Amino acid sequence: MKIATYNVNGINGRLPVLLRWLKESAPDVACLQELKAPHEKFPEAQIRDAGYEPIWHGQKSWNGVAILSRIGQPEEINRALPGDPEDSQSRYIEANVNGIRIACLYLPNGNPAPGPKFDYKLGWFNRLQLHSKDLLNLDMPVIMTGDFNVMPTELDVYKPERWVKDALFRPEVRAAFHELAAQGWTDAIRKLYPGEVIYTFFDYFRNAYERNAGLRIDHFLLNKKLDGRLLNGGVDLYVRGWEKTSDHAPVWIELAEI
DNA sequence: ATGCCGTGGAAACCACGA
Repeated sequence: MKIATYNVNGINGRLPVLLRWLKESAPDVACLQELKAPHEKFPEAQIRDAGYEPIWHGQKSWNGVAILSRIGQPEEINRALPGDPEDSQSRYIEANVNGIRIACLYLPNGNPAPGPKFDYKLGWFNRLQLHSKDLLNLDMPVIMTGDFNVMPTELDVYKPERWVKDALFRPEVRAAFHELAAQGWTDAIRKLYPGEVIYTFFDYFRNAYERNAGLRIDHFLLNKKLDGRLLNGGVDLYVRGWEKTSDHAPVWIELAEI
C-alpha cells in the first residue's frame, strides 16, 4: 500500500501536474494540501476519471485539504482539527481508508514570528498534540501526514543558521514537533534515511531546486502498529523539476499488507 | 538578507505562502 502527501499549491492551477504525477507515481492514497479552491471548485470529475475517490474540505483562496483513494472510498471521520470551533481555516481532514486511520493536515506557516500568525500556529500545534493522543488510543494503524511547516532538525534545512528566527524553525516549533513525535509516533522518512539530507520543499526563486536549497517540512508520522510494516519511502523530486509545478515535491511511503 | 516567484481573487493590485 503506497500512501503519498503532496502540497499542490492550488489544485486547479496544478491539475495537469497532479494528474500526471498520480499516473506516474500511482499512490493508493494521496493526501493533498493547499487546494486553494472552495468546495464547489474541486475538480472532482477529473480526479474520479483518474481512478480516485476523493473527500475534501475546500476554502476560497487559501488552505484546503483532500484525501484521494483508489482502494475504496475514504470514510470521513473529521473535517476539522478538534479543539476550536472558531477556527475557520480548512487545514485538516481525517478518514478511515482500507483499515488505516489517515489524518491529512496543513499546519499553519506562522510567519511573521512573533505575532498573531505565530500564536495561531502554536495554538494549532497544541490542538494537534491533544488530538493525536486520542488517535494513539485507537486500536488500529494510524498515519498523520501532510505539510507540517516544521523542519525537525538542522539536517532538514539547507542553511540552518538563516532559519533560526523563522516560524518554521524556531526552537518552540521544533520542540512542539519533537513533543508530538515523543507521544509514540515514528517519523517514517527519517527512520528510513537516518542522517541523510532529504528535502521536500524548494522555493520558486533563487533557483532553489537547482541548488538543492531545500527544506524537509512534509512528513509521515506513524503509530506503533505500523512500525513493522514500513517497507520503503521517498520524495518524488523529479516532479519539482516539471513546468508549472508546486514548490513542494510529493512524498510517499509503502506499507506491507497485513 | 531579501517574497526576487506563483496562485487566487478582485481589480489591473493585493494577500499570502515558507
